[in-house]
Amino acid sequence: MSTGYAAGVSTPPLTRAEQKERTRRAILDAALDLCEETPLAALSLRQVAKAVGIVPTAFYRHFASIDDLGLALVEESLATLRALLRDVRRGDARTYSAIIDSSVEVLVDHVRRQRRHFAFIARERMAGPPGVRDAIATGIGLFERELASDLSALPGTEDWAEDDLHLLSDLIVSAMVTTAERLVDTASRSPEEAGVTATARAQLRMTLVGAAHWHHR
Amino acid sequence: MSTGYAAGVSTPPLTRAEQKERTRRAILDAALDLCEETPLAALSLRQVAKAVGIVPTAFYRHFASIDDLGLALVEESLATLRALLRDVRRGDARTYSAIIDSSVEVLVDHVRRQRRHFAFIARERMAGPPGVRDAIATGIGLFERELASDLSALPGTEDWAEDDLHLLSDLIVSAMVTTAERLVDTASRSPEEAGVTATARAQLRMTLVGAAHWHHR
DNA sequence: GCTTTGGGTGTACGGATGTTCACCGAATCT
DNA sequence: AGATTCGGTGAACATCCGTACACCCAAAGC
Repeated sequence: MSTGYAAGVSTPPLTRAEQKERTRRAILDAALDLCEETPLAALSLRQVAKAVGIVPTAFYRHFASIDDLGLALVEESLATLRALLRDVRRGDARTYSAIIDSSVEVLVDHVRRQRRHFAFIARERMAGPPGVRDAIATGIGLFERELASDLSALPGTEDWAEDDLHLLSDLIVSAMVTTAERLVDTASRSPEEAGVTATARAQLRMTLVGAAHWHHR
Repeated sequence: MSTGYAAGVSTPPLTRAEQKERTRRAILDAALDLCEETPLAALSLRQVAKAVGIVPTAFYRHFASIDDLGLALVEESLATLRALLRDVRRGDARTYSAIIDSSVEVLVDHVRRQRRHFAFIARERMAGPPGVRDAIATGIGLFERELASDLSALPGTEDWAEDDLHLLSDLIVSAMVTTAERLVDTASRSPEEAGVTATARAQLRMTLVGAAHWHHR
């Protein structure tokens, strides 16, 4: 292998920038795969390089260190999280019950299709290096605030205090995080997955029942 | 140092079994400390040995491997969790509101006093080796079932279905896990801690309001 | 009191790790 | 067409890792 991993077999031109991006992606993918079994902090540069099929030193052409790689991974994973929020919002359900159903369905769908990203977030949220942990906390915090603002636009929350809105959105986000953690460890379209989603739906309903009666206690 | 770490300065007899237990504790403590910054999987035997003040090979007199150490740590941490449940149950509060207040107070107290154990559980729950993860999941699952049985003895849940009870207890346990995770990253008696506990109390109340109205929807 | 036991020691090894350095050759620039 | 850029290579290093081995000596057992 003369030009290393990225040597296309015989594909067209293949500019230099494309090549670099391709290798970068391969590194991110390999790291994401390796992170399914090992926390980021226990990942070695040589391990990643070997999985990608490049020599260890080539790694430095793309990232300064494993921690740097971690930051790129968390950024990518948080983009996945933002996509989740976007798709949840996109739902045009009318009733609360329909909103819950579609939101859970969107969550399941995203975890299925981006399992590695969600697994990465779940793992590193508590176990990652400080920079990674902070980034994840910030991302989830943002999610929570966006949800609170969405909730304030829903009928029934017109007269809610800001604090109570955040109480509720934080509760919902926590439940979604827990659900995502469970889905990540669950096979797609398995009975267990169905159980997890059924539980999530019911618990969200129970939470919303609580919210609905929150103000006239 | 002729007899290694455990050489008491000039204390009384100090039997062999005591010595061994003392070193074992020192290893567990050192590992618990190191785990505050590093996931278990990234912990090295030599690192632990150095922190304890023994030679690497001496480690094997107590544990077969780092994973083995991890299992001992998780066992110990789960004992802390059981103690938490015991103390939560011990509360003699009458009203739901008082039960919530005392439960949160007990949680805060336990996290304060056993911060390292809770931090270990929070970290390794998702990032730990399979054996450790399973043990933690089992421990929390047990906690949930015990709580469900406690709830069934409370007034207002006489006619609840088993499934609904677990829905609620699971929701409460998830909230407590989230709260514990936050407390672990919070300084004792800080304003942040007060905020976390206030949020936890309010959210538990909201959840119980939902539960109270759950059956007459 | 002599033997056994066992938690400690120090040395030594083969292998993995992070990082440096000089070099190469094709894509890119002029 | 010639010079430059830059993502790759491969060798070399000092350090850390887990583990095997032989040994030591005080407590425990006879």
